[in-house]
Amino acid sequence: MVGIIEVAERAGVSTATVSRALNGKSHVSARAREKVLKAAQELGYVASSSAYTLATGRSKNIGVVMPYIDRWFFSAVLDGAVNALVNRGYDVTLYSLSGGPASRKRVFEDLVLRKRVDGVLTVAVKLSESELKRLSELQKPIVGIGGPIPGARSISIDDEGAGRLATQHLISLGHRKVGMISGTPATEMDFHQPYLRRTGYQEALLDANLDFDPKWVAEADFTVSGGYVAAKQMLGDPRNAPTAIYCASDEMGFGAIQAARDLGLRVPQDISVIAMDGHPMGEFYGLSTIDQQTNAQGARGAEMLVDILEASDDKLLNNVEQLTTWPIDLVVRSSTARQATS
Amino acid sequence: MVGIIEVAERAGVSTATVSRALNGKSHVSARAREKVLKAAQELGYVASSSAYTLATGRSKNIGVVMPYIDRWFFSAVLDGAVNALVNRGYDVTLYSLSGGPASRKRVFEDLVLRKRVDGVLTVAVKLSESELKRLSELQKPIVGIGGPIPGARSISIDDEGAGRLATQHLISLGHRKVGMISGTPATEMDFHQPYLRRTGYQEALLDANLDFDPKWVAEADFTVSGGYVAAKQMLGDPRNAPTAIYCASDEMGFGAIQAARDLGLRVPQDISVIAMDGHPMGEFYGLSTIDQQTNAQGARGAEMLVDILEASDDKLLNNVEQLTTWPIDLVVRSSTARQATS
DNA sequence: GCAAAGATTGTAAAGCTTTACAGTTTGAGA
DNA sequence: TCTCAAACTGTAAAGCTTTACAATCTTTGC
Repeated sequence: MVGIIEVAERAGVSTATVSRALNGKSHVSARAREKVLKAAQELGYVASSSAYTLATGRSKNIGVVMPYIDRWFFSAVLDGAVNALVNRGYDVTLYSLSGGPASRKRVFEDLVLRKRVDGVLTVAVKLSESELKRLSELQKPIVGIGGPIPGARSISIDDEGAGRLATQHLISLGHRKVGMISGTPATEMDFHQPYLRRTGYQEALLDANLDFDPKWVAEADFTVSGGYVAAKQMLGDPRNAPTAIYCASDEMGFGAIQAARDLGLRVPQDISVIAMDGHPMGEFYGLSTIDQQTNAQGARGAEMLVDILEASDDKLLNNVEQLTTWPIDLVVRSSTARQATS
Repeated sequence: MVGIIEVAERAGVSTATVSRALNGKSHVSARAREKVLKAAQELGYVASSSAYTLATGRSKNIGVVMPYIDRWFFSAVLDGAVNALVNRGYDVTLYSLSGGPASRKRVFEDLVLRKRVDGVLTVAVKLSESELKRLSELQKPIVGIGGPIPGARSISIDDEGAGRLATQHLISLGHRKVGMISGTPATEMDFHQPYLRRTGYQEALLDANLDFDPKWVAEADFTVSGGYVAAKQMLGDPRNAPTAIYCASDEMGFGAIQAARDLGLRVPQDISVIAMDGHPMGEFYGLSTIDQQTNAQGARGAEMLVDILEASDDKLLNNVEQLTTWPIDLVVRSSTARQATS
């Protein structure tokens, strides 16, 4: 195995000079630098990352912690983060929390104590007191996506505002009977997105002085078929069906559209559907939605983390709580329209 | 920072004994082991992974290399692999190849030379000669998912057989005019899955002595809307439309079903659609498919890799080329039916 | 009770890099 | 030509663990 010593010998300099030259530090003459670069190139030398980490205390590796990997939202955030980080020269080590609390504990112990990562990016994960304490004791910066994190930077959309905006869109189209398909308690993530979205929905109804019928709020599990079942139930009642529905996720929106069709209702002529997230299949199904640019959120979170890491220590201490509210876009497609005058 | 020395002092033994006790090695008395465990627990000690790696040459870290992260197939494989690996005590570092050839080169240099990973799991990635050479020089085992890898173990479904099976299913239902929506050249992955699936389709037609009309093969980009456009074109021709379609991905199948409906064709009464992969939304849309258990493939690939790593060196040398053909399941749902007698 | 084998323990080296510090070279100005 | 500062270079320590080898203790068979 070729190490720094071989490179130093070949270049006719000391290992210190090799290290300095390869890391782009100053205090190396142009001639020495060139010789080192040439020798390293010829030998195909790359510094061992474990020795580098041991010597410097930096691993050039970011831990990304998320509750799920194979759900669209999370894989999109991950994709954005990985691409941003590779550009900045960082690796990504992935930790899933789907293994339950024991595995969760192990993740945090390992992550932090073994000095595997320079920083942590969490996605829709609320850290416990002790987890936060551990991380801050060891000076590992954190950036959170999907909700505020005490004492750290984070990015989150205004879920309540999103629920309100979606509902207002429906109201502005003349709808007076507006339903919602929200999450079940089991789908409440760490930051209660489903709850917040529903709160926004109710506020919008209140602001517009509209009736609120508990039958118009259904719970579903964020899947297409969950949305289908809930929507069919709600729309199938001939006595009191809403004319518009807001779904707390695009997948549920797909299901709702299908349910409406199966009931013989035309979308959007008979029933309007709006959902949220910005799922790539939304365009195909013509689903109006609140887009939250998931991929870009991941990229931005990663950038923030690296900025903290590479800032001077002054700034690092400045790593106070700070919540960036991520902008959302109302994307109006063909699933929402003015209510038919009846 | 608490290191092994602090633990040794607290337990009243040497660092060697601490190391042996914590790593479950033999040659440690029960009493010593207990003292060490207690001290480590009290101090919250976890060994530094970089020092561990430097000393042992093992990183307990697997590199997963894939061309995309946010597409369903890949995130499902990844999820399976991450869960399997965490159970075996390995971390996962994720490398995306979507950054182009320069970034690809850097990935492999870093991956291997910096000794970041103990082994590599590739998903639908064909390694070049030199990449393979590099990995084998450094004794880094590889396992590939999605196609054969010379000199290494790999897992792959029989794409040709899958295409044949799907087509035979349609033929067995009495269909005589069977179309296919295949991939565009741009979607040809490293192992030519779209091409192989189409070959299987054509063979099945040949075996059954059925006509093959080039108009019945369309190309699409593996997305829902791509499948929609292709299917609408094919089914819209009143002179010569097929009565059944095989789509090379479930997403395209969703699009095809929608296209049929928009043309006023009933699925499956007027037109049968079968696709493949096993996308979770397939059940909802009632899409018949060839399921390839994506998640389990990722898990199995990871297991194979760890088995190689933890086997004796004898067996490691045994790491010859070996292609595991992954079983596929025909899942018949409501999108395929016997052709209406005309 | 003693010798020998076996189990346990400790010392110190190895693993590879970065970097503080000390030493050397170079060049400019006097 | 000489002095001094600035730029460069090298030596060696530090970073933390594992493990070979040597040393010590325990146990067993006679």
